[in-house]
Amino acid sequence: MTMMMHKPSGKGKGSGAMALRHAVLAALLDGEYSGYELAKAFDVGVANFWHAQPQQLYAELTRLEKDGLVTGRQVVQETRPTKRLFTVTDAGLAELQRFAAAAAKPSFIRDDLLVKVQAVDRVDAGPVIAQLEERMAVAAAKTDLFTKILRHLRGDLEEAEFLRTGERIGPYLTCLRGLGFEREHHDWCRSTIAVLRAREKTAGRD
Amino acid sequence: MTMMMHKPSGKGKGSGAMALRHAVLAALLDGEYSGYELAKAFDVGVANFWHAQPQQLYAELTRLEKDGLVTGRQVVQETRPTKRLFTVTDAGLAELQRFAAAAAKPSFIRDDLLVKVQAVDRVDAGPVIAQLEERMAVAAAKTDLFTKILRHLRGDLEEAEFLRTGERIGPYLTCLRGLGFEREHHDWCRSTIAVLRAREKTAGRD
DNA sequence: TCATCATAGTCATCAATCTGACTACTCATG
DNA sequence: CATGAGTAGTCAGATTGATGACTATGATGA
Repeated sequence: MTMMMHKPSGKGKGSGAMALRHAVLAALLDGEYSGYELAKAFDVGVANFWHAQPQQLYAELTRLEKDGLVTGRQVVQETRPTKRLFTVTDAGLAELQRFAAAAAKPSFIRDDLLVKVQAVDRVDAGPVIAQLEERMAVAAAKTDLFTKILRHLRGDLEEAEFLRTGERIGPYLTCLRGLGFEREHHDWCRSTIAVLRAREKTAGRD
Repeated sequence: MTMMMHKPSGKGKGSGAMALRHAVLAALLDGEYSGYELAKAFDVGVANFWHAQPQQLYAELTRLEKDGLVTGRQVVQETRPTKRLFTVTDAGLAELQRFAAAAAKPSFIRDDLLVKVQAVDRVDAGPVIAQLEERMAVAAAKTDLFTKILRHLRGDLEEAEFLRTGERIGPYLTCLRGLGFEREHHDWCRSTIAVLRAREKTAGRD
């Protein structure tokens, strides 16, 4: 029976998930960016919800322009190399709208360091503790950075007031998520280090 | 000059990151699992730090066995299909040790839903709110699940006591991270929904 | 002056992950 | 006795993401 055999997956490649694509579109809502500038944005604010290498961004911007979702505008500079600034088009906004309305796949942590902690009873705890400390420092730095970004985004207003009346709160809300994540991460690192340290001292005994 | 040209990247494929591989090894430390059982474990406990489809696990287990990092043991069952149970070998443990000592790459959130929230000022907020609600419910369910898993892992002991003297605390520590993550995620969803709802009511006014 | 950094970007390729479609057997349910 | 759910696993392929190597130029600094 089996009504169909070797049907070559009629899904098409223009409609599916295409992860980076929407992250770039969303980041580009804040203004005109060149690939280079966008790469830097992806290292600070946007990093709360996505991360990508510059090369990926350049490639994605090219594809987005080809599909008419962004437009590029050449800017010749005297002292620096010529750059191309990109803006989201109406089609791009429509695509983003479509994406926002579609079901999101569940999120999950995916972290090398957690894999190491999972195995910490059976491998040397020393290096794991060292990496937890490094991670804790990074998380502390990010917490500071996000706090500053939030302050900058809301300007003079108090948070509650800004969230009620601000014009662009999307970046603020995602940054809040980033802040919460880093704080939680930092706390977990601290208490995990404490646990592992305490056990190292009593190793051999018992 | 440029000392070297088109050198074909002497990195080799046996030594690099190979992400899934170590997650599987770490998960397999808890005992013998078949691919099928491991797939279920990856949907509950292990999901705190990694996620994978069953097909990926089968493929990875095959590779791991080929590389001598796990051994498979065929178990013929009367009533069910024959399965293969896998255990980590000494070489596997050594590999895990090597991995645990190597530098971890920084972790980051990568979440469709955050992309949507980033764009929420420019697209219809309705569907985004609906997805935040769904996500909040999932997070609440996971919080419950992790709380139960933690209780089960520590048995009769209190947490502090278990963390001091327990034999296998790796899974407990990663589960704590998962719990913190889900709680934080849940809270963020709740307050984000509240902000967006309040703004929807006053939309048009002002 | 020579080296390095910052800007701005391209190309090619590899590795990792995800998806859909299969096989095969048993058990319970209607 | 057909239907569907659960157990156990395989195969092929497409999509996504990450990496290394490269080209240019102007400014900064030892």
